Amino acid sequence: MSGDVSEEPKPRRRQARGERRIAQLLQAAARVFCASGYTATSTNAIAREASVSPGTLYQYFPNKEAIAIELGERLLNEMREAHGQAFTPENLALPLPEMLDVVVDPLIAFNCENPVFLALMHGSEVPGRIAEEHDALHAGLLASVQEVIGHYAPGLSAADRARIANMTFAIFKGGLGLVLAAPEGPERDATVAELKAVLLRYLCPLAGTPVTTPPPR
Amino acid sequence: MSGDVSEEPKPRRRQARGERRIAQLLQAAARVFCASGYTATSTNAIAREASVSPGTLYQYFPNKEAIAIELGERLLNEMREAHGQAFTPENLALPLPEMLDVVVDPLIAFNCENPVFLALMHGSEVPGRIAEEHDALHAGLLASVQEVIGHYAPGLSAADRARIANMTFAIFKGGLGLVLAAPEGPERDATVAELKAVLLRYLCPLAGTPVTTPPPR
DNA sequence: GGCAAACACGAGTGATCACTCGCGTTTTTC
DNA sequence: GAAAAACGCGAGTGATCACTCGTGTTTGCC
Repeated sequence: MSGDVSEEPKPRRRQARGERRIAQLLQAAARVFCASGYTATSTNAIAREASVSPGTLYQYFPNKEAIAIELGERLLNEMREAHGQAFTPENLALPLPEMLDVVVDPLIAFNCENPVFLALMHGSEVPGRIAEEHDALHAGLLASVQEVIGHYAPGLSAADRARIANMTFAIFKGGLGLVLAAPEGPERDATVAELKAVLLRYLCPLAGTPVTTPPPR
Repeated sequence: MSGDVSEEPKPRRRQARGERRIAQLLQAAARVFCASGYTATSTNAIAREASVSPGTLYQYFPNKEAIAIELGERLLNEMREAHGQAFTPENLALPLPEMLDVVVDPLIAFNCENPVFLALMHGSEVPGRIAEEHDALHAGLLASVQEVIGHYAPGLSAADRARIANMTFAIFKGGLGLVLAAPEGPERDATVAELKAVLLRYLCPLAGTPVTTPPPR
Protein backbone atom coordinates (compact mmCIF):
# COMPACT_ATOMS: atom_id res chain seq x y z
CA MET A 1 0.00 0.00 0.00
CA SER A 2 2.63 2.57 1.07
CA GLY A 3 4.53 3.37 -2.10
CA ASP A 4 8.03 2.96 -0.69
CA VAL A 5 8.62 -0.80 -0.31
CA SER A 6 7.28 -1.35 -3.82
CA GLU A 7 8.59 -4.81 -4.61
CA GLU A 8 11.59 -5.58 -2.41
CA PRO A 9 10.21 -7.43 0.57
CA LYS A 10 13.78 -8.55 1.37
CA PRO A 11 16.28 -5.67 1.27
CA ARG A 12 18.79 -8.14 2.65
CA ARG A 13 22.42 -7.05 2.56
CA ARG A 14 24.72 -9.95 1.70
CA GLN A 15 28.30 -10.17 2.86
CA ALA A 16 31.00 -11.75 0.72
CA ARG A 17 30.81 -14.83 2.93
CA GLY A 18 27.09 -15.13 2.14
CA GLU A 19 27.66 -15.04 -1.59
CA ARG A 20 30.29 -17.74 -1.21
CA ARG A 21 27.89 -19.90 0.77
CA ILE A 22 25.22 -19.48 -1.89
CA ALA A 23 27.59 -20.59 -4.62
CA GLN A 24 28.75 -23.50 -2.46
CA LEU A 25 25.18 -24.56 -1.76
CA LEU A 26 24.21 -24.36 -5.41
CA GLN A 27 27.22 -26.47 -6.40
CA ALA A 28 26.29 -29.06 -3.79
CA ALA A 29 22.65 -29.00 -4.93
CA ALA A 30 23.76 -29.53 -8.51
CA ARG A 31 25.69 -32.64 -7.52
CA VAL A 32 22.86 -34.11 -5.46
CA PHE A 33 20.10 -33.25 -7.94
CA CYS A 34 22.22 -34.84 -10.62
CA ALA A 35 22.68 -38.03 -8.63
CA SER A 36 19.17 -38.46 -7.22
CA GLY A 37 16.79 -36.23 -9.14
CA TYR A 38 14.87 -33.28 -7.74
CA THR A 39 12.09 -35.03 -5.82
CA ALA A 40 14.27 -37.66 -4.19
CA THR A 41 16.81 -35.06 -3.03
CA SER A 42 16.34 -33.82 0.54
CA THR A 43 17.35 -30.35 1.60
CA ASN A 44 19.30 -31.90 4.45
CA ALA A 45 21.27 -33.93 1.90
CA ILE A 46 22.15 -30.73 0.06
CA ALA A 47 23.25 -29.09 3.29
CA ARG A 48 25.33 -32.15 4.19
CA GLU A 49 26.94 -32.19 0.73
CA ALA A 50 27.83 -28.55 1.26
CA SER A 51 29.13 -29.28 4.79
CA VAL A 52 26.64 -26.87 6.25
CA SER A 53 23.74 -27.09 8.69
CA PRO A 54 20.13 -27.19 7.46
CA GLY A 55 19.48 -23.87 9.16
CA THR A 56 22.25 -22.23 7.18
CA LEU A 57 20.73 -23.46 3.95
CA TYR A 58 17.42 -21.86 4.85
CA GLN A 59 19.12 -18.59 5.55
CA TYR A 60 19.73 -18.25 1.85
CA PHE A 61 16.82 -20.08 0.28
CA PRO A 62 13.20 -19.87 1.41
CA ASN A 63 12.45 -23.44 0.34
CA LYS A 64 13.62 -26.39 -1.70
CA GLU A 65 12.03 -25.16 -4.90
CA ALA A 66 13.90 -21.87 -4.68
CA ILE A 67 17.20 -23.76 -4.78
CA ALA A 68 16.28 -25.47 -8.02
CA ILE A 69 14.95 -22.22 -9.45
CA GLU A 70 18.06 -20.22 -8.62
CA LEU A 71 20.26 -23.01 -9.98
CA GLY A 72 18.16 -23.23 -13.13
CA GLU A 73 18.22 -19.49 -13.64
CA ARG A 74 21.99 -19.29 -13.30
CA LEU A 75 22.47 -22.17 -15.72
CA LEU A 76 20.04 -20.61 -18.15
CA ASN A 77 21.88 -17.29 -18.04
CA GLU A 78 25.22 -19.01 -18.42
CA MET A 79 23.89 -20.93 -21.36
CA ARG A 80 22.39 -17.92 -23.08
CA GLU A 81 25.65 -16.05 -22.59
CA ALA A 82 27.84 -18.87 -23.88
CA HIS A 83 25.56 -19.86 -26.68
CA GLY A 84 23.70 -16.69 -27.61
CA GLN A 85 26.17 -15.89 -30.34
CA ALA A 86 25.65 -19.19 -32.13
CA PHE A 87 22.55 -18.08 -34.00
CA THR A 88 24.03 -14.91 -35.49
CA PRO A 89 23.25 -13.81 -39.07
CA GLU A 90 26.73 -14.60 -40.33
CA ASN A 91 26.57 -18.09 -38.90
CA LEU A 92 23.14 -18.47 -40.43
CA ALA A 93 24.73 -17.92 -43.85
CA LEU A 94 27.27 -20.71 -43.35
CA PRO A 95 26.99 -23.94 -45.34
CA LEU A 96 25.17 -26.67 -43.45
CA PRO A 97 28.09 -28.73 -42.09
CA GLU A 98 29.89 -25.71 -40.68
CA MET A 99 26.69 -24.28 -39.27
CA LEU A 100 26.06 -27.57 -37.49
CA ASP A 101 29.49 -27.35 -35.90
CA VAL A 102 28.89 -23.81 -34.77
CA VAL A 103 25.50 -24.53 -33.24
CA VAL A 104 25.93 -28.06 -31.93
CA ASP A 105 29.38 -27.88 -30.37
CA PRO A 106 28.70 -25.18 -27.78
CA LEU A 107 25.41 -26.78 -26.79
CA ILE A 108 27.11 -30.13 -26.31
CA ALA A 109 29.97 -28.58 -24.39
CA PHE A 110 27.61 -26.73 -22.07
CA ASN A 111 25.65 -29.86 -21.28
CA CYS A 112 28.81 -31.88 -20.71
CA GLU A 113 30.02 -29.36 -18.18
CA ASN A 114 26.63 -28.96 -16.55
CA PRO A 115 24.89 -32.32 -16.48
CA VAL A 116 22.42 -30.94 -13.88
CA PHE A 117 20.90 -28.88 -16.60
CA LEU A 118 19.41 -31.89 -18.35
CA ALA A 119 18.41 -33.46 -15.03
CA LEU A 120 16.50 -30.35 -13.97
CA MET A 121 14.98 -29.53 -17.32
CA HIS A 122 13.97 -33.02 -18.17
CA GLY A 123 11.97 -34.62 -15.40
CA SER A 124 8.24 -34.05 -15.08
CA GLU A 125 8.94 -34.14 -11.35
CA VAL A 126 10.33 -30.62 -11.22
CA PRO A 127 8.18 -27.86 -9.74
CA GLY A 128 6.09 -25.69 -12.03
CA ARG A 129 8.41 -22.71 -12.12
CA ILE A 130 11.35 -24.63 -13.56
CA ALA A 131 9.07 -26.24 -16.10
CA GLU A 132 7.98 -22.79 -17.23
CA GLU A 133 11.55 -21.66 -17.64
CA HIS A 134 12.30 -24.80 -19.56
CA ASP A 135 9.33 -24.25 -21.84
CA ALA A 136 10.49 -20.72 -22.53
CA LEU A 137 14.00 -21.90 -23.34
CA HIS A 138 12.65 -24.67 -25.51
CA ALA A 139 10.40 -22.27 -27.38
CA GLY A 140 13.32 -19.87 -27.91
CA LEU A 141 15.65 -22.53 -29.25
CA LEU A 142 12.87 -23.91 -31.41
CA ALA A 143 12.26 -20.47 -32.91
CA SER A 144 15.96 -20.19 -33.72
CA VAL A 145 15.98 -23.58 -35.37
CA GLN A 146 12.88 -22.66 -37.35
CA GLU A 147 14.59 -19.51 -38.54
CA VAL A 148 17.59 -21.47 -39.72
CA ILE A 149 15.40 -23.99 -41.47
CA GLY A 150 13.42 -21.22 -43.10
CA HIS A 151 16.69 -19.83 -44.38
CA TYR A 152 17.75 -23.13 -45.93
CA ALA A 153 14.32 -24.05 -47.29
CA PRO A 154 12.33 -20.87 -47.88
CA GLY A 155 9.47 -22.63 -49.63
CA LEU A 156 8.30 -24.66 -46.61
CA SER A 157 4.89 -24.14 -45.04
CA ALA A 158 4.86 -22.96 -41.46
CA ALA A 159 3.55 -26.32 -40.25
CA ASP A 160 6.25 -28.27 -42.08
CA ARG A 161 8.92 -25.95 -40.83
CA ALA A 162 7.66 -26.33 -37.27
CA ARG A 163 7.59 -30.09 -37.54
CA ILE A 164 11.08 -30.26 -38.97
CA ALA A 165 12.42 -27.92 -36.31
CA ASN A 166 10.80 -30.02 -33.60
CA MET A 167 12.23 -33.19 -35.04
CA THR A 168 15.68 -31.65 -35.35
CA PHE A 169 15.55 -30.63 -31.74
CA ALA A 170 14.29 -34.04 -30.64
CA ILE A 171 17.14 -35.73 -32.49
CA PHE A 172 19.57 -33.42 -30.79
CA LYS A 173 18.14 -34.17 -27.36
CA GLY A 174 18.29 -37.89 -27.99
CA GLY A 175 21.85 -37.66 -29.24
CA LEU A 176 22.80 -35.46 -26.32
CA GLY A 177 21.84 -38.22 -23.94
CA LEU A 178 24.09 -40.61 -25.82
CA VAL A 179 26.97 -38.15 -25.79
CA LEU A 180 26.66 -37.64 -22.04
CA ALA A 181 26.52 -41.39 -21.49
CA ALA A 182 29.69 -41.96 -23.51
CA PRO A 183 32.98 -41.83 -21.59
CA GLU A 184 34.84 -38.59 -22.12
CA GLY A 185 37.50 -38.95 -24.79
CA PRO A 186 37.60 -40.28 -28.33
CA GLU A 187 34.41 -42.27 -27.91
CA ARG A 188 32.46 -39.19 -26.97
CA ASP A 189 33.96 -37.29 -29.88
CA ALA A 190 32.92 -40.05 -32.24
CA THR A 191 29.39 -39.92 -30.85
CA VAL A 192 29.25 -36.17 -31.40
CA ALA A 193 30.43 -36.66 -34.97
CA GLU A 194 27.76 -39.29 -35.47
CA LEU A 195 25.08 -36.96 -34.17
CA LYS A 196 26.18 -34.29 -36.59
CA ALA A 197 26.05 -36.85 -39.39
CA VAL A 198 22.45 -37.64 -38.50
CA LEU A 199 21.46 -33.99 -38.53
CA LEU A 200 23.35 -33.36 -41.73
CA ARG A 201 21.70 -36.19 -43.60
CA TYR A 202 18.31 -35.19 -42.29
CA LEU A 203 18.62 -31.52 -43.16
CA CYS A 204 20.63 -31.74 -46.36
CA PRO A 205 17.67 -32.45 -48.65
CA LEU A 206 16.05 -29.26 -47.41
CA ALA A 207 18.72 -27.23 -49.07
CA GLY A 208 18.34 -29.16 -52.30
CA THR A 209 21.90 -30.41 -51.84
CA PRO A 210 22.41 -34.12 -52.39
CA VAL A 211 23.99 -36.06 -49.57
CA THR A 212 27.67 -36.27 -50.38
CA THR A 213 28.97 -37.75 -47.16
CA PRO A 214 30.62 -41.14 -47.53
CA PRO A 215 29.55 -43.98 -45.23
CA PRO A 216 31.05 -43.28 -41.79
CA ARG A 217 34.60 -44.40 -41.09
CA MET B 1 15.87 -75.38 5.47
CA SER B 2 13.07 -77.97 5.20
CA GLY B 3 13.08 -78.96 1.56
CA ASP B 4 9.35 -78.57 0.95
CA VAL B 5 8.71 -74.83 0.72
CA SER B 6 11.58 -74.49 -1.74
CA GLU B 7 10.89 -71.08 -3.26
CA GLU B 8 7.22 -70.19 -2.81
CA PRO B 9 7.06 -68.19 0.39
CA LYS B 10 3.52 -67.10 -0.64
CA PRO B 11 1.36 -70.04 -1.74
CA ARG B 12 -1.49 -67.55 -1.80
CA ARG B 13 -4.64 -68.66 -3.59
CA ARG B 14 -6.25 -65.80 -5.49
CA GLN B 15 -9.93 -65.54 -6.19
CA ALA B 16 -11.26 -64.01 -9.41
CA ARG B 17 -12.12 -60.89 -7.44
CA GLY B 18 -8.51 -60.60 -6.35
CA GLU B 19 -7.20 -60.78 -9.90
CA ARG B 20 -9.67 -58.07 -10.88
CA ARG B 21 -8.49 -55.87 -8.02
CA ILE B 22 -4.88 -56.35 -9.06
CA ALA B 23 -5.65 -55.31 -12.63
CA GLN B 24 -7.65 -52.34 -11.37
CA LEU B 25 -4.83 -51.28 -9.04
CA LEU B 26 -2.25 -51.56 -11.79
CA GLN B 27 -4.38 -49.48 -14.14
CA ALA B 28 -4.78 -46.83 -11.47
CA ALA B 29 -1.05 -46.94 -10.71
CA ALA B 30 -0.32 -46.49 -14.41
CA ARG B 31 -2.44 -43.34 -14.54
CA VAL B 32 -0.92 -41.83 -11.41
CA PHE B 33 2.69 -42.75 -12.24
CA CYS B 34 2.12 -41.23 -15.66
CA ALA B 35 0.80 -38.00 -14.20
CA SER B 36 3.22 -37.52 -11.28
CA GLY B 37 6.19 -39.81 -11.79
CA TYR B 38 7.18 -42.71 -9.57
CA THR B 39 8.73 -40.91 -6.60
CA ALA B 40 6.04 -38.24 -6.27
CA THR B 41 3.26 -40.83 -6.42
CA SER B 42 1.94 -41.97 -3.02
CA THR B 43 0.52 -45.42 -2.49
CA ASN B 44 -2.54 -43.80 -0.95
CA ALA B 45 -3.04 -41.83 -4.16
CA ILE B 46 -2.97 -45.07 -6.15
CA ALA B 47 -5.50 -46.63 -3.79
CA ARG B 48 -7.71 -43.56 -4.06
CA GLU B 49 -7.49 -43.58 -7.86
CA ALA B 50 -8.57 -47.22 -7.76
CA SER B 51 -11.38 -46.39 -5.28
CA VAL B 52 -9.90 -48.78 -2.76
CA SER B 53 -8.52 -48.49 0.76
CA PRO B 54 -4.78 -48.43 1.40
CA GLY B 55 -5.07 -51.69 3.27
CA THR B 56 -6.55 -53.39 0.25
CA LEU B 57 -3.66 -52.23 -1.89
CA TYR B 58 -1.20 -53.80 0.53
CA GLN B 59 -3.09 -57.07 0.39
CA TYR B 60 -1.85 -57.49 -3.16
CA PHE B 61 1.49 -55.71 -3.17
CA PRO B 62 4.11 -55.89 -0.43
CA ASN B 63 5.32 -52.35 -1.09
CA LYS B 64 5.31 -49.45 -3.51
CA GLU B 65 8.23 -50.75 -5.52
CA ALA B 66 6.43 -54.04 -6.16
CA ILE B 67 3.60 -52.17 -7.86
CA ALA B 68 5.98 -50.53 -10.31
CA ILE B 69 7.80 -53.81 -10.86
CA GLU B 70 4.64 -55.80 -11.57
CA LEU B 71 3.40 -53.04 -13.87
CA GLY B 72 6.74 -52.90 -15.65
CA GLU B 73 6.89 -56.65 -16.04
CA ARG B 74 3.41 -56.87 -17.52
CA LEU B 75 4.18 -54.06 -19.95
CA LEU B 76 7.45 -55.68 -20.89
CA ASN B 77 5.75 -59.01 -21.59
CA GLU B 78 3.01 -57.31 -23.58
CA MET B 79 5.61 -55.46 -25.56
CA ARG B 80 7.72 -58.50 -26.28
CA GLU B 81 4.60 -60.37 -27.35
CA ALA B 82 3.31 -57.62 -29.60
CA HIS B 83 6.67 -56.70 -31.00
CA GLY B 84 8.71 -59.86 -30.88
CA GLN B 85 7.83 -60.77 -34.42
CA ALA B 86 9.15 -57.50 -35.83
CA PHE B 87 12.78 -58.63 -35.98
CA THR B 88 12.15 -61.86 -37.90
CA PRO B 89 14.53 -63.02 -40.64
CA GLU B 90 12.06 -62.32 -43.43
CA ASN B 91 11.54 -58.76 -42.17
CA LEU B 92 15.27 -58.42 -41.92
CA ALA B 93 15.51 -59.06 -45.66
CA LEU B 94 13.06 -56.27 -46.49
CA PRO B 95 14.27 -53.09 -48.21
CA LEU B 96 15.02 -50.30 -45.73
CA PRO B 97 11.81 -48.23 -45.97
CA GLU B 98 9.53 -51.22 -45.52
CA MET B 99 11.66 -52.61 -42.73
CA LEU B 100 11.41 -49.26 -40.93
CA ASP B 101 7.63 -49.47 -41.16
CA VAL B 102 7.59 -52.98 -39.81
CA VAL B 103 9.84 -52.19 -36.86
CA VAL B 104 8.88 -48.63 -36.00
CA ASP B 105 5.09 -48.79 -36.26
CA PRO B 106 4.44 -51.42 -33.59
CA LEU B 107 6.89 -49.78 -31.20
CA ILE B 108 5.18 -46.42 -31.67
CA ALA B 109 1.73 -47.95 -31.29
CA PHE B 110 2.70 -49.71 -28.09
CA ASN B 111 4.07 -46.55 -26.53
CA CYS B 112 1.05 -44.54 -27.59
CA GLU B 113 -1.25 -46.98 -25.89
CA ASN B 114 0.97 -47.32 -22.81
CA PRO B 115 2.51 -43.97 -22.02
CA VAL B 116 3.42 -45.25 -18.54
CA PHE B 117 6.04 -47.37 -20.13
CA LEU B 118 8.21 -44.41 -21.03
CA ALA B 119 7.52 -42.75 -17.68
CA LEU B 120 8.67 -45.82 -15.78
CA MET B 121 11.59 -46.73 -17.97
CA HIS B 122 12.94 -43.28 -18.30
CA GLY B 123 13.37 -41.58 -14.93
CA SER B 124 16.51 -42.12 -12.88
CA GLU B 125 14.13 -41.93 -9.93
CA VAL B 126 12.81 -45.45 -10.39
CA PRO B 127 13.94 -48.19 -8.02
CA GLY B 128 16.84 -50.39 -8.99
CA ARG B 129 14.83 -53.38 -10.09
CA ILE B 130 12.94 -51.52 -12.83
CA ALA B 131 16.16 -49.95 -14.00
CA GLU B 132 17.65 -53.43 -14.38
CA GLU B 133 14.69 -54.59 -16.43
CA HIS B 134 14.98 -51.51 -18.54
CA ASP B 135 18.66 -52.08 -19.12
CA ALA B 136 17.93 -55.65 -20.19
CA LEU B 137 15.24 -54.51 -22.60
CA HIS B 138 17.48 -51.80 -23.93
CA ALA B 139 20.32 -54.22 -24.46
CA GLY B 140 18.01 -56.63 -26.26
CA LEU B 141 16.62 -54.03 -28.61
CA LEU B 142 20.09 -52.70 -29.22
CA ALA B 143 21.31 -56.15 -30.16
CA SER B 144 18.45 -56.49 -32.62
CA VAL B 145 19.23 -53.14 -34.16
CA GLN B 146 22.89 -54.09 -34.41
CA GLU B 147 21.94 -57.27 -36.19
CA VAL B 148 19.86 -55.36 -38.71
CA ILE B 149 22.64 -52.87 -39.28
CA GLY B 150 25.14 -55.66 -39.68
CA HIS B 151 22.88 -57.10 -42.34
CA TYR B 152 22.70 -53.83 -44.28
CA ALA B 153 26.36 -52.93 -43.88
CA PRO B 154 28.38 -56.11 -43.35
CA GLY B 155 31.72 -54.36 -43.58
CA LEU B 156 31.33 -52.28 -40.43
CA SER B 157 33.60 -52.73 -37.42
CA ALA B 158 31.91 -53.83 -34.21
CA ALA B 159 32.50 -50.44 -32.61
CA ASP B 160 31.02 -48.55 -35.54
CA ARG B 161 28.05 -50.85 -35.66
CA ALA B 162 27.46 -50.38 -31.96
CA ARG B 163 27.69 -46.64 -32.24
CA ILE B 164 25.28 -46.51 -35.17
CA ALA B 165 22.82 -48.79 -33.41
CA ASN B 166 22.98 -46.63 -30.31
CA MET B 167 22.43 -43.50 -32.32
CA THR B 168 19.53 -45.07 -34.20
CA PHE B 169 17.92 -46.00 -30.94
CA ALA B 170 18.53 -42.54 -29.47
CA ILE B 171 16.92 -40.93 -32.49
CA PHE B 172 13.96 -43.21 -32.09
CA LYS B 173 13.59 -42.35 -28.42
CA GLY B 174 13.78 -38.63 -29.13
CA GLY B 175 11.25 -38.93 -31.92
CA LEU B 176 9.00 -41.07 -29.76
CA GLY B 177 8.73 -38.24 -27.26
CA LEU B 178 7.65 -35.92 -30.05
CA VAL B 179 5.10 -38.39 -31.34
CA LEU B 180 3.57 -38.81 -27.88
CA ALA B 181 3.47 -35.05 -27.42
CA ALA B 182 1.65 -34.55 -30.73
CA PRO B 183 -2.15 -34.65 -30.61
CA GLU B 184 -3.56 -37.89 -31.87
CA GLY B 185 -4.62 -37.61 -35.49
CA PRO B 186 -3.03 -36.39 -38.69
CA GLU B 187 -0.40 -34.37 -36.85
CA ARG B 188 0.82 -37.42 -35.00
CA ASP B 189 0.88 -39.40 -38.23
CA ALA B 190 2.94 -36.70 -39.88
CA THR B 191 5.39 -36.77 -36.98
CA VAL B 192 5.75 -40.53 -37.29
CA ALA B 193 6.41 -40.14 -41.02
CA GLU B 194 9.00 -37.50 -40.25
CA LEU B 195 10.74 -39.78 -37.77
CA LYS B 196 10.91 -42.51 -40.37
CA ALA B 197 12.36 -40.03 -42.83
CA VAL B 198 15.11 -39.20 -40.33
CA LEU B 199 15.97 -42.84 -39.81
CA LEU B 200 15.82 -43.57 -43.52
CA ARG B 201 18.19 -40.76 -44.45
CA TYR B 202 20.54 -41.71 -41.63
CA LEU B 203 20.66 -45.40 -42.46
CA CYS B 204 20.42 -45.28 -46.25
CA PRO B 205 24.12 -44.58 -46.86
CA LEU B 206 24.94 -47.75 -44.92
CA ALA B 207 23.34 -49.83 -47.63
CA GLY B 208 25.22 -47.96 -50.29
CA THR B 209 21.89 -46.74 -51.64
CA PRO B 210 21.70 -43.05 -52.48
CA VAL B 211 18.99 -41.05 -50.79
CA THR B 212 16.16 -40.84 -53.25
CA THR B 213 13.51 -39.30 -51.06
CA PRO B 214 12.27 -35.91 -52.27
CA PRO B 215 12.13 -33.02 -49.81
CA PRO B 216 9.18 -33.67 -47.46
CA ARG B 217 5.71 -32.61 -48.61
C1' DG C 1 36.03 -1.12 21.38
C1' DG C 2 31.27 -1.59 20.86
C1' DC C 3 26.97 -2.21 18.50
C1' DA C 4 24.00 -4.03 15.01
C1' DA C 5 23.40 -6.98 11.38
C1' DA C 6 24.60 -11.01 8.96
C1' DC C 7 26.04 -15.70 9.54
C1' DA C 8 25.97 -20.38 11.53
C1' DC C 9 24.20 -24.00 14.10
C1' DG C 10 21.32 -28.26 15.10
C1' DA C 11 17.67 -29.89 17.91
C1' DG C 12 12.90 -29.51 17.27
C1' DT C 13 8.04 -29.35 14.80
C1' DG C 14 4.23 -30.42 11.98
C1' DA C 15 3.04 -32.75 7.82
C1' DT C 16 3.24 -36.52 4.87
C1' DC C 17 4.21 -41.06 3.49
C1' DA C 18 4.84 -46.07 3.33
C1' DC C 19 3.02 -49.53 5.57
C1' DT C 20 0.29 -52.34 9.58
C1' DC C 21 -3.40 -54.18 12.34
C1' DG C 22 -7.69 -55.54 14.08
C1' DC C 23 -12.01 -56.47 12.71
C1' DG C 24 -15.98 -57.08 9.66
C1' DT C 25 -17.67 -59.14 4.99
C1' DT C 26 -17.75 -62.25 1.07
C1' DT C 27 -16.37 -66.44 -1.17
C1' DT C 28 -14.76 -71.14 -1.24
C1' DT C 29 -14.63 -75.70 0.58
C1' DC C 30 -16.30 -79.81 2.80
C1' DG D 1 -24.47 -74.63 6.65
C1' DA D 2 -20.44 -73.94 9.00
C1' DA D 3 -15.51 -73.54 9.18
C1' DA D 4 -11.78 -71.54 6.74
C1' DA D 5 -9.71 -68.56 3.74
C1' DA D 6 -9.58 -64.60 0.92
C1' DC D 7 -11.16 -59.92 0.66
C1' DG D 8 -11.88 -55.21 2.32
C1' DC D 9 -11.55 -51.47 5.35
C1' DG D 10 -9.48 -47.11 7.53
C1' DA D 11 -7.58 -45.42 11.69
C1' DG D 12 -3.07 -45.83 13.40
C1' DT D 13 2.39 -46.04 13.57
C1' DG D 14 7.08 -45.00 12.91
C1' DA D 15 10.15 -42.77 9.79
C1' DT D 16 11.42 -39.09 6.99
C1' DC D 17 11.26 -34.60 5.22
C1' DA D 18 10.80 -29.59 4.64
C1' DC D 19 11.32 -26.06 7.37
C1' DT D 20 11.81 -23.11 12.13
C1' DC D 21 13.75 -21.15 16.23
C1' DG D 22 16.61 -19.94 20.02
C1' DT D 23 21.14 -19.16 20.75
C1' DG D 24 25.89 -18.29 19.88
C1' DT D 25 29.66 -16.42 16.54
C1' DT D 26 31.62 -13.44 12.95
C1' DT D 27 31.71 -9.26 10.23
C1' DG D 28 31.01 -4.39 8.91
C1' DC D 29 30.73 0.21 10.64
C1' DC D 30 31.25 4.34 13.87
